[in-house]
Amino acid sequence: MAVEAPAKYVYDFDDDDDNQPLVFKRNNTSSSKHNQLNSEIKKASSQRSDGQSGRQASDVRAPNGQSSSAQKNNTIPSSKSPLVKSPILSPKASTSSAKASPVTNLKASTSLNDQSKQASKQNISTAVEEEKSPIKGITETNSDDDDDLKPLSARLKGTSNQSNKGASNSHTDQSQRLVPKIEVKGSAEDPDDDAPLSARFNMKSNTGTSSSKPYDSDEKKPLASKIQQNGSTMKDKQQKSSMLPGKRPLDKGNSSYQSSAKKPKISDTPTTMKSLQVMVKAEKADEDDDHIPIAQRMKKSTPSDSKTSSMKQKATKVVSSSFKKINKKSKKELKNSKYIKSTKVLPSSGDGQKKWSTLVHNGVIFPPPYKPHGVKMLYDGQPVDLTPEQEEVATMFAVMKDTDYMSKTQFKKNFWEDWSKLLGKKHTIKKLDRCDFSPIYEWHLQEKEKKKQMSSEEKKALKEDKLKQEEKYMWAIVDGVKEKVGNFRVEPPGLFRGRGEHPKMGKLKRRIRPNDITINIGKDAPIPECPIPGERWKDIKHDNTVTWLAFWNDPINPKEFKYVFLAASSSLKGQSDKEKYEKARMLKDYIKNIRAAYTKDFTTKDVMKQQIAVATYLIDKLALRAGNEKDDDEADTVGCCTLKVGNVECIPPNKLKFDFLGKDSIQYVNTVEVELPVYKAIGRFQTGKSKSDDLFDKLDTSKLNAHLKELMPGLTAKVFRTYNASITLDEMLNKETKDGDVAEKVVTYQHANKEVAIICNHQRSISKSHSAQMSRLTEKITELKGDLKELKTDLDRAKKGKPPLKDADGKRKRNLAPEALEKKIAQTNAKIEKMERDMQTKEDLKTVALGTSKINYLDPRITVAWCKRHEVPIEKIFNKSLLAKFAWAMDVDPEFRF
DNA sequence: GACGTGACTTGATCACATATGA
DNA sequence: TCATATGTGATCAAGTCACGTC
Repeated sequence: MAVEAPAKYVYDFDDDDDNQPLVFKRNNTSSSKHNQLNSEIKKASSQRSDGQSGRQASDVRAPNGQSSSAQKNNTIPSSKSPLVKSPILSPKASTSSAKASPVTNLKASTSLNDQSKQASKQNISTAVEEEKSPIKGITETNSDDDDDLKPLSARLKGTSNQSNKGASNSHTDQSQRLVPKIEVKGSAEDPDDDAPLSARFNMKSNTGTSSSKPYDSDEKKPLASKIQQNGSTMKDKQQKSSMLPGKRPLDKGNSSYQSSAKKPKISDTPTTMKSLQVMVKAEKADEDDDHIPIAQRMKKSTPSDSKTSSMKQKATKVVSSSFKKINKKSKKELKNSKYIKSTKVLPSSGDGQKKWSTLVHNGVIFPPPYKPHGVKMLYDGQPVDLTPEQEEVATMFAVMKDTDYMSKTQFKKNFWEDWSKLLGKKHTIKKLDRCDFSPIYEWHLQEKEKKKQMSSEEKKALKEDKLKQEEKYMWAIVDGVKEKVGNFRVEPPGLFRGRGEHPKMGKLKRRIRPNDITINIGKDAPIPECPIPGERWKDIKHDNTVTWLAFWNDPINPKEFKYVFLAASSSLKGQSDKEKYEKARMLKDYIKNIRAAYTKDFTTKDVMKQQIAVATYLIDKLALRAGNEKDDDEADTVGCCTLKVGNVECIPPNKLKFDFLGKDSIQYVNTVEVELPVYKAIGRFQTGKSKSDDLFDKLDTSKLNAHLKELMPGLTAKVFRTYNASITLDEMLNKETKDGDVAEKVVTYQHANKEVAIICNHQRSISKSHSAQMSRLTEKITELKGDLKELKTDLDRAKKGKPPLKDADGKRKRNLAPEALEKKIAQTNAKIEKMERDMQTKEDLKTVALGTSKINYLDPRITVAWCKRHEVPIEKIFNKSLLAKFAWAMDVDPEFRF
């Protein structure tokens, strides 16, 4: 290979661098354990009017046919199941597929729900009454008259500004961020006391382009709206360092089946789902009644497929009690059907509680071994020989040429430390800055191009081949139900891409091998065949109190783990999702008292109590994360409890400016007006400290969460984020949805979604082509406006009986009637309007990520119910995977409110 | 109570697929 | 038909929080 001068891709890295009890106390909160919480949640939810507490998705199916509900009563379906639509389909979709129109479905659903509505309402009031005064020591006051119960709404005014990520973002970018403004709502009465801060603030962008025009005029916006084992040399070392830490296995004495008689010979191990079925059946047959999956026992308590909708509703309501009623009939049913689909909600989810009874899966799939390409990199301009191991790591580095990591000294330092170990002391390569990886990078580009140039048939064949190889790893059978596995692929080796200024970025993430991996599987299930001949799993466990199928120690941080879990659409995940939202809904009943209590503590003499009060206030009002302590070998980011003095600036008379790096090193910049006692308290916490000192020096997340649990069972800091996000969506949708077509309603939804994303500070980097796209749109609009002008002239002339003027090229235009011209003008106007609206949306959302909140914070029942009420096809809001993830929420009552 | 471990959720980003428009 | 925009799923890093141990 020709030697090139190392002109461009050369590194200059030098490896030489080297008082009183808490007011909130409750009677019996000494142990607010999960069980207690679960029962509280169940109680609360059963008292609410969602019309589906504890309910599983009926026969609502995700379009991919993979949601667990879709598998109900099925034998194991093929992964290529036909798409089946949800019952709240778009009219378009339903006309092609079903007899009943979606409207019909909606209506039916509504009337059905209407029946239960009244009862539900009664239930709500009962629930509220029962839960109204959960906090001991807080006297119920007339909320409307008590300023304390309106900690912010009545007194705040401010501007906030959430800025862009990391130091890499320009100041300009920051100034262009959406900047919510928080304002006072003047009303003395505050019927929205349950609402989050945002519901009462007026958050506006301080940049003209950022605020969406259609909404700016609305002063009554809800909350948001206003605010290796890599070769033998490392083997021993790694085995030592990756020894399984003292886990809490259920069956300690039986941890390793690797050498036990139970381990089948490789040839005996089932490798297809078909064989999995057989094994599950065998497993089931051996079980006595107690071991029948509760999900299946539940199955028996709900009528079969032929049940009417109303029966489904009834079944829904008795789900929790049905957990207890295990009846023999279910066992019979179980035996009679191959794979009885569980109802959507699994029985237990508390820590240490049984999560499954039988679990069968095929383990994990490993990335293919490294194939050396033989392209020689250059050292001092000369090609150098590398072993395949050395070349592999060099290639990992070379392909990152175009990334920001290449400008980071830490990245290169860490890479060199690890790579030089692989090279050995006698290797020609002594310094990274004399290396030229260009040839490998060029090779990489060529490979990419080759791949791109493949015909669609070739691509398809490759895809099918991959699917064939992976098929058996994609599914697990949990309590007899086929469920999708999430991340069944073992992470390939690479260079660690820590975010922000992560001290370990660039370190080699070595290849994970079978003996790094611990498998968790049902006791009677066959142990998955190790896919690499001659190797074996590290350990086999049968722990049914956890949901992971496999784990290995993170090679970058060996004390941490990488888990293989079921996919988001699985029943287990759905169950915990639902519990999360129920907990957040429960907070709604407590929030008034919690706010009153922390407001009183702003001025208490006990500094720790003061700090707890102020921190809770910030978490509630600004949706800050809790902020756990971090080690030195992690990126230097903070949350509420770990805020430094220098992260908060007091701006008289009562504004606070927050500026810190949060999760993922995303910058949070926000100036907000706060209540005077909060402002003063922050000032006191800062006094006598340096900028790098902890603002809340008497506080950490465990103290804070322990305190929160005294206020509400199961309450932790993160519940506030879910609560604020969901209630904001609920209120905005309710207030802002107007009559109009579906497109307009979808815009309303997006707007609400955007406000939530702003509250949660969900950012995304501006797309590289953003400015080009904007200029293109501007050009088009200008062009259309020109056309419009011409059309108007032509219309004037046509009305006077004159022919149209010639066009820009001097050609004669068609002589059109005034009516035709008027029609054209209207069409052009509509086009311009649409383009301007698109442009506005694009600008508004250029740094806001909507997806995260939709996936993690917004109770899907709010969305589904809203879609039902306003006849918006759910597919307009949820994509295929969200439909599968939220299958449990699809049969919600249209009148559901968060 | 501090600390470490373990299990889970949350989150930004990237590559690829699909839609859209010239 | 091709180029570009947009949507989607996968990936894996980085959080939260419960619990065990000392």
